[in-house]
Amino acid sequence: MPELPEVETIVRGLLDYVCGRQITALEIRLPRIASPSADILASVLPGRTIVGCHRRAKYIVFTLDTKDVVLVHLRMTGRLIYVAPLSAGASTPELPRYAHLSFQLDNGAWVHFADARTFGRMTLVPRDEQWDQRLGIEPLDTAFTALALIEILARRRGPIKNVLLDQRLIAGIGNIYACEALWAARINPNTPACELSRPQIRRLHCELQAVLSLAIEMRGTSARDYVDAEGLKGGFQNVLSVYGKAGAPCDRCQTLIIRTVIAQRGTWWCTTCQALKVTL
DNA sequence: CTGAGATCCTGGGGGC
DNA sequence: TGCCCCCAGGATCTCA
Repeated sequence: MPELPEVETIVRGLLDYVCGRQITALEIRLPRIASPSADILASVLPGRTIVGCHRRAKYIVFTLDTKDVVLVHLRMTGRLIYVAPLSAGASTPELPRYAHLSFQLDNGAWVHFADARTFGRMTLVPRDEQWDQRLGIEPLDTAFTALALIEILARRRGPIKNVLLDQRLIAGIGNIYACEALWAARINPNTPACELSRPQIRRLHCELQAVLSLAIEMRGTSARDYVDAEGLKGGFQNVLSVYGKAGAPCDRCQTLIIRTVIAQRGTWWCTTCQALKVTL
């Protein structure tokens, strides 16, 4: 599932290929993945030049020459697939599976938006529209300090796991990195957020940034479907401590990792290292 | 405001 | 081998 590190990896891989390129063609095969509508995308995108590409939360953000913005959210199984221009005489490659929307660049390259489960969306946002107002702070931004996290968690009575997944509070963390950071910080995922001690919150802040930074360095986690824009898998699945590891011994204490459901999500954790009520 | 639950989707894995 | 069932889960909406 593409979370912050996976989206960041995709953007870094795509940046040099798309920036400065004009969109010469657009093919929409599954209209409902286009927002606000396939017709609007089809009338605006062709002829536009992509002048920027960056990440915000789990969104890939393309900026057009008109200052309009195209957002891509991959949800669970979405992929952006870059296909380089054909060399002379080469035969046209097959369309990638589940390529519901594709656009061509002025050098002949294609970018395909493929998604088996069709939860992903491509959205056109008019210039100057504050589309990210509802999104919380970026966890790797310098503004995200331990003090900022303390303020975010104060008065939140729900489980810390839920708070970490709430994009309106902190943007970009998904199930994998929430589980991993909580294990690294030795915090029980059920702990009411407002009951965490200052030292626990400082640890969580530190481990969130460490886990996300390392995951970016390792080009993301390919737990199931994720690959980057060039089809390469990430490396972080090889160093996961708890996510998806029910029954495996904890790296720290050998207690068997368990899986429970919190916030309607599978949650993996160590009942010894992450015992409730332990405050340090 | 906060929190909880339903909803959207379908490939793939497990069980028989 | 084949079929059925259920799981994976991010954002958004509704409701208490």
